[in-house]
Amino acid sequence: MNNTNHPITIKDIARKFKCSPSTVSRALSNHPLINDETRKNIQEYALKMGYQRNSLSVGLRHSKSGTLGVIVPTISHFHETAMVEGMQSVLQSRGYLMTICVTNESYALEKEYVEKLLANRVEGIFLSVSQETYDSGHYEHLESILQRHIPLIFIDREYDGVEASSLTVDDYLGAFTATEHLILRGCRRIAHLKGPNGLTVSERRFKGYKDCLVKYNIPFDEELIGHSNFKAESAVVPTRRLMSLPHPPDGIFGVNDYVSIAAMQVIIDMGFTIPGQVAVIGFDNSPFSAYFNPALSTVNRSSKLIGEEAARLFLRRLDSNILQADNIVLPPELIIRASTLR
Amino acid sequence: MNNTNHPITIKDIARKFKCSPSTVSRALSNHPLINDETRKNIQEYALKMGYQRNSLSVGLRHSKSGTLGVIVPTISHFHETAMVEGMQSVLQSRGYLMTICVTNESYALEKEYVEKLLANRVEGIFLSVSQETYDSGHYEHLESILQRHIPLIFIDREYDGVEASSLTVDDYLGAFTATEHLILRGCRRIAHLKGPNGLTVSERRFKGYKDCLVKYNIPFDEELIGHSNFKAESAVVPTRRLMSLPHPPDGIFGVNDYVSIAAMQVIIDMGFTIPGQVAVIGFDNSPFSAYFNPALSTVNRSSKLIGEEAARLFLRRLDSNILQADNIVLPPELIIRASTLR
DNA sequence: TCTATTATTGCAAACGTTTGCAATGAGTTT
DNA sequence: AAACTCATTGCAAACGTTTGCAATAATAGA
Repeated sequence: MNNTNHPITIKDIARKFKCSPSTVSRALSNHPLINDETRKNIQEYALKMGYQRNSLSVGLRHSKSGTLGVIVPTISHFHETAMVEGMQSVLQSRGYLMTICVTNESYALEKEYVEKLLANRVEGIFLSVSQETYDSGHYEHLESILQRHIPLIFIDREYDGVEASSLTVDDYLGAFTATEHLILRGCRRIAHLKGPNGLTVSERRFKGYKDCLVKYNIPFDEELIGHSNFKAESAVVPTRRLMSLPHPPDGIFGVNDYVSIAAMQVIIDMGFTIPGQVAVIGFDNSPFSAYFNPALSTVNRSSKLIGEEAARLFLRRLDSNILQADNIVLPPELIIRASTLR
Repeated sequence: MNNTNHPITIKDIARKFKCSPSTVSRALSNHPLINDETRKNIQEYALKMGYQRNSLSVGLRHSKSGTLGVIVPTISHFHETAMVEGMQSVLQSRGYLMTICVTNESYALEKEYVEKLLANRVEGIFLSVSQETYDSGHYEHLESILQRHIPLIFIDREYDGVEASSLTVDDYLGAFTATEHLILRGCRRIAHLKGPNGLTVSERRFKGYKDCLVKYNIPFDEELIGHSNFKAESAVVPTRRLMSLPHPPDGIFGVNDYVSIAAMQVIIDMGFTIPGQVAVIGFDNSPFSAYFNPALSTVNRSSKLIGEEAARLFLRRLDSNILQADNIVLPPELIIRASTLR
């Protein structure tokens, strides 16, 4: 081990062995045209001195960095972290590092991060498009990724105008199924705690909910829609309003599990029974959802699997050099627990 | 915009303006000794062509990468993600990217990631030491970080033998306070759902619990210790056992919120009342804990704040060039909710 | 007109690695 | 002994940028 702050380089080793850097480079990368003994000596010495090849240099040479970029609106929820864990579990063995960027739904930040990742010569980008980007209609920053022939993979949220691979879960179907489940359990007055207006995820689930009502000839009632921002707290007031209606709902579909548990708490506090008087179903199958009282029915979108599959999509893209976009939609899975068992 | 896959370089611009790369470089970095008009022309052109300086190249030149490394055992829990978000929120404005590595408590992976991050010339490393590393007693990989004069900041879990800054929450105190709270609420037979044996976090909380019992002259009873792996599911069987004892506990301190909610579910299912017959308190103040039924008392360790403070520690370290380690211990905060209100 | 000053630019090396090609030397063949 | 093959190594350029120093040109001063 050297104990300067300057890491040992290939040149240092070359000097030591009175050979050229090329030889050292080849010895270290097991080039066949190198003398076995030379190779052995060099490798041993390199190991002893704690040699580490400089990735920046290698990256510069090859215009590659061994790094992948992940851009997501947030990582504070179970869903995103599970996705990231899924990706890591697949990509770790291939030696990739992952750079994670949180946009907070901001277009400006998303653009900035894309540029920075490109400047860093990442070898692929996993992107969950921010809401502001949808709203702004801008996608030049995404095109510039494709122009450089860097694999772009949409996770969770895609951008229709852009020809890239994507891996999503069918939100619409999930919402439809959840609503249908409530109906089949006898609910006739079904409320929905919706996500932020305009956000694609919210709207898709909202549509799934509405279309399902139509299918079963249940009139849609604007009064039964509550507005949340995905956080538990934001569901409290809307739920209280819903349950204070002259005809309170007998079923509630929450846009995610956080919103749904907050709703359950309010409902119970107000003296209603779950699922007796009101059935509640959420979305995400968060790890806490099974331990509520009553346990929360929900829709599983196998977050970790999305991450794993996205990673595999990327690897396949690399190996086969296929440029054609691959759009995979995973089916959601209904998880039935006590909160709807009636 | 050029539409080749080869990004435009400083040389391309130089060719276009029939000047040297040096001039372009200086123009783009607002060097004072450059003609105003030249600068303007070059900057405009660069912008128009979507020029992006190659970070690898710059990094190579300066042996810096504009990237920070974060190594954590897992990111699947609220605590870790909130920390990461905290860091991002502080570091984003300074232009740093963050590379995140998940070790799964493996020493081998931790070592590998450290090496890779060093090879990538990260400018700082935030590390939450893996359990295997503690057990193995190895810390050469950590020393090699310091040797290179790269700021190393322990988050959440530090390693005593290594002279580096750290930012932790006082687990012992948190556990002590939680236990004390139960005692003050009249609990006399207090069980503890412990984390994995040998894991520092588990043992510290365990010790806080035990020492508190001693202080209040409550005999420690091995029988009242249940074993979990931090996950909700793992608490089910131990809790069932506890509540089936001839003298079941009248208070339970769970090593984290997941474990505690699972315990609550079991307790309620078995027909006990919370907090009437059993009071329950958790640890972490996870976002779902407030919405349980009853709402879970817990210990807040302001995860996001840890991340923010860790980031600021890093920045201070950079600005002042102080090498002396800075060990900050944040106080935990008792959050009292319905599950212990009796 | 000649020198001194200033403003602007270019040269070239450096960061650490990789790699096509040429060069070396030893051994083999005829 | 000459020509050849083969194994091993070195040379040098390249990746894209930065920067100390030298060079140039233009301007001012004497």
